Amino acid sequence: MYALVDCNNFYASCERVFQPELEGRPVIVLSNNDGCVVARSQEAKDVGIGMGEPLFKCRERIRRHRIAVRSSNYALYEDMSRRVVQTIMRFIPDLEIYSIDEVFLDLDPLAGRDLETLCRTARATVRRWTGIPVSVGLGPTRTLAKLANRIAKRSPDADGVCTFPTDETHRTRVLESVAIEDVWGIGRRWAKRLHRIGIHTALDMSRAPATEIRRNFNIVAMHTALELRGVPCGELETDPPLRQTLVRSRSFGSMVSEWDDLSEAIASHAIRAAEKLRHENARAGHLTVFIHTNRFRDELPQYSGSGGCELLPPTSTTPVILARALAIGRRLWRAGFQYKKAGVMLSEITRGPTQGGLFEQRDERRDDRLMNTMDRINLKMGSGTLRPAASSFTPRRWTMNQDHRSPRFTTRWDELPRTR
DNA sequence: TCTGGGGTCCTAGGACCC
DNA sequence: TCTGGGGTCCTAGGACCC
Repeated sequence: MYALVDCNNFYASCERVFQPELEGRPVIVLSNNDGCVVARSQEAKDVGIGMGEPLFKCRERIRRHRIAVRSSNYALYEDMSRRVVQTIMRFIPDLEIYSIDEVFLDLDPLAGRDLETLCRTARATVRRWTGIPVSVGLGPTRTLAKLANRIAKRSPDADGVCTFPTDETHRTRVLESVAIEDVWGIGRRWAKRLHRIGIHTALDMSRAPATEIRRNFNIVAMHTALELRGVPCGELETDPPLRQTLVRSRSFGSMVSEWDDLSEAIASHAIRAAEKLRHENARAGHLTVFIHTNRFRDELPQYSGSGGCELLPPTSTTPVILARALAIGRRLWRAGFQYKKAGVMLSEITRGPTQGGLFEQRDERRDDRLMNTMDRINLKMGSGTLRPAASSFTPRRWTMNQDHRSPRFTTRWDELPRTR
């Protein structure tokens, strides 16, 4: 038996925890650069604000419905997410962190207990300790736990927790009521193709012959079909595997043309990517840099380029990654274009002992000590206190717009919430 | 004027090996 | 007329997820 705990309207709920005046009001949270809507409170959904909608297309509705607008505040959301997980762990320790606002729980070690009651207790405790409302769905597979979670969210009788029904009639009725495009793992493209072969609901999918799904789609879709039938495919990942890629990229606040500006953006991404890599105690064996112009401005000349290099030996040393990233970026840059975005990707990520480079001259242990010292100073004195001068120290054209960010209530001493 | 960022997995096809 | 069998590795592209 699995459970899925999903935070309701997570980013909007985080904003409300420390700004209770937002309670009952429609709230939306924007993507980086204040471009699109990425989270909505229930009230905002009710007045028709769509997921992913560009901000400039909903200005009028924002004014009309007095919608509260916030820039994304990941320092806050990540910290709140961590608190939610810690709380759940007190009740159900075997869990997989699936995303910033979802965890899967393995309930088998708790067999014999009243699982739904346990989940209700966990849910109430999360609300009390963190202020975040969550919904819980229980089921024999992760796909069915996801479905049960949907019901937990929508049906008032469920009161936030729902177990996928076991009796045949009820089970059939539920599966029949779920459109195929609402099943976890079925996106728009596949839904279209499934409709064409007569599969319209979760029930249809659960009854389709697995071999046919395998032949027409792939093994992932077949697993979905089996899971809808109650056959689990795949285990929970309770200790997370090493990531494969680490990307840092941003659209610019406004477009830039000059290499001096572009290089600062690339530098800042390289620095932050290396920092994150060290935080995870890992090294990367490959580096990719990419830049591109504004794809929405088709009247402007378009260009995009990417290039990479091996990092041998694998490294997390900022000066190494930074110098390589800038060298690649300089080769990619062409005069006469207005760039909108740049990014850095680290891959071939490893942990533990690494194969050294035969001709490598650097003293890696010295590098590690230096990075360690820099990270400790930044942890103590604040992120970015000590950093390479290649990134800028003042806002520039390329730095992102964030006009509505709330204080980082839980991670900055100078932004702690105050009573009024 | 204004349009996000960060991930994973699978498959097909080509190059290459013995 | 008929042209082996069994592999690996890499890449690009296409899905999907939050």
